[in-house]
Amino acid sequence: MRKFNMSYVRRVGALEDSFLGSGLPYGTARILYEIGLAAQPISSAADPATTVQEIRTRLGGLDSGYVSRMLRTLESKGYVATERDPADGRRRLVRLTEDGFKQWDDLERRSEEHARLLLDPLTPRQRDRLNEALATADLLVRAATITLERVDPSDPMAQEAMGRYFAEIGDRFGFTVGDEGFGDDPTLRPPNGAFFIAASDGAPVASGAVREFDGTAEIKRMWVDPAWRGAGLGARLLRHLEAEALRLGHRVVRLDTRDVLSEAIGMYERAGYQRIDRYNDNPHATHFFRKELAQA
Amino acid sequence: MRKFNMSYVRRVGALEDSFLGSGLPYGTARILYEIGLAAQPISSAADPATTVQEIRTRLGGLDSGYVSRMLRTLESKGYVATERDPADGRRRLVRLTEDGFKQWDDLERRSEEHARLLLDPLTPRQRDRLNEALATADLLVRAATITLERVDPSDPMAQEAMGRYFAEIGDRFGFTVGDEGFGDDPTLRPPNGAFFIAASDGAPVASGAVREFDGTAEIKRMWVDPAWRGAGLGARLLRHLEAEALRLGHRVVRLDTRDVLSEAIGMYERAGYQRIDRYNDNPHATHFFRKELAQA
DNA sequence: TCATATATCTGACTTTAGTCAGGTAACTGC
DNA sequence: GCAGTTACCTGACTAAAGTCAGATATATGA
Repeated sequence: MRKFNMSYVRRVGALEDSFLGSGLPYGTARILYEIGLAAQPISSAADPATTVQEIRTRLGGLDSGYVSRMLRTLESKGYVATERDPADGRRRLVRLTEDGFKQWDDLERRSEEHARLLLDPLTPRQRDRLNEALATADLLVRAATITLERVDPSDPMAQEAMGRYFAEIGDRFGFTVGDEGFGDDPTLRPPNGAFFIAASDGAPVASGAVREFDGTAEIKRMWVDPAWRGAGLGARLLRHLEAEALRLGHRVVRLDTRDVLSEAIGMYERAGYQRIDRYNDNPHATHFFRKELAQA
Repeated sequence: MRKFNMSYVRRVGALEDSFLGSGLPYGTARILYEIGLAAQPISSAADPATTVQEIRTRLGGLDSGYVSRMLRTLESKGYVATERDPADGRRRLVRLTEDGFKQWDDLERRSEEHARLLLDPLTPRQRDRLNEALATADLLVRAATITLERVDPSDPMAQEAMGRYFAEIGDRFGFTVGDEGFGDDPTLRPPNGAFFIAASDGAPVASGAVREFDGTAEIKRMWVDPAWRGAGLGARLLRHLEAEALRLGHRVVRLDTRDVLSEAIGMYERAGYQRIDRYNDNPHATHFFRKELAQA
């Protein structure tokens, strides 16, 4: 890995330096790029404007003054426009101007061109192999750098995760859950419960919670972003939740799920969960599991 | 690829920032590392000392003043020692001191540790997949960034390549070639010939030449570093040599090789070469080939 | 032997990248 | 409605990274 870093950065990293070539220093170009990305209709939420904060967290917690200054630069060059967020006057909405989009496309084009040039000497087969290798490496590195954090269930990230969780359940099972129905379950908070979020680049990609139920621990709200399934994230989260259950003083964990979620059921079984009889009155659940935790 | 760069650098690139953690700024640490690398008995030529120039080219053509200053810093910290090169008084030999080696090992250790930490959340199987993917990507990127250049046969790189070529032939076929026997073949020079070197990180990894022989073009000195075989480098070099033959006004290329070199023979056949009768009196050759070049 | 080229060094300079310590206006919870 | 937070901004600062224009000593070719 280290070897790869050295050699890759020396070759291709220098390439990304041409990230500039646009007359913009690297940091500034990065911000421009990030603003443009947010406007791209890739994710479901394709709002052409972002907040300053969003940019900061997506770029890994840059200093607010630093970002502010760079935004000022971009603004003075006419690449971005800012305005007060009507929803919260402290925030500023940032969006690319027409010129900014031109710059953004330019960055893309230049970068594309550079990649093409680099790959030119390779045969098509080699190129395919390289792309595949990079895609694999990317997924795994992303998976490895996911952070697991306990948050309050009312935290915006938690809300987003639960929103998607319920939306998906609704989609798959043909019912809708009231928008506000999951907002504030106090059992998922300390001292007797906990809610965890797995985040990548500041966006939630998985969630899960433990709470007390009927004298044992119960796992709730297990959800993994569809794009991230199969990366071992669920199992990792599960281990984390079990450790938390142990910490909360429980020796037994139970959970319910639904027959249609066969991947989840497989995961629970692989993790040592045993099928048991119905232990609650959840109308959506069809399968019930239980596991005895080993002492740490 | 661009996607990978963005995401990888954001995660792991920041990792390599800890390349410092040693109190040395990144640039300086890079130089220390490079000097240490040169001393490592990885390559056949494991001279504990390098020249300033070597460092500069290996790091991609840094400014000489910049490097000089960093060397001064390293020297003042007691990590490197320099001396006049007895072979050429303009040059300076640079080597790590004992303390310098300690620092170098520290960098290695720290970097290793960091990689371990990063990979920790992955399952062993995932880790293996990642390593494999990175190794593949590394090889291909290296292959893609090789430079093909015409040099004079007396150029040190050319000399090194031919030296290894003859050494290998000698090894494999049980005879030795006089050290000075290949030094100066004027037929491999313009106007009627050309010698090409494929280099990676300033080290020759493949060589090949065209010359005129008996009214047609002849390819000579085809050699690919054993570590690089199978990466399509030979075929690429061959295409290049054919283009050069064409440029020199030839329509036909011939070459000889030896039965034991089955990979080479396969490559020539795949490239459209046809077996012909002996056309010269090279005692080491057993196979003879010919190809008619298409107009560009 | 002399003109020219090469390898390195020194000094003066610029641009990036980033940190830190406040400041201001807007929101939030009690 | 007010204390405390939050989101963003400004100014002052630093260190790193790199560029450029000579200077110096050594080698090389005619």
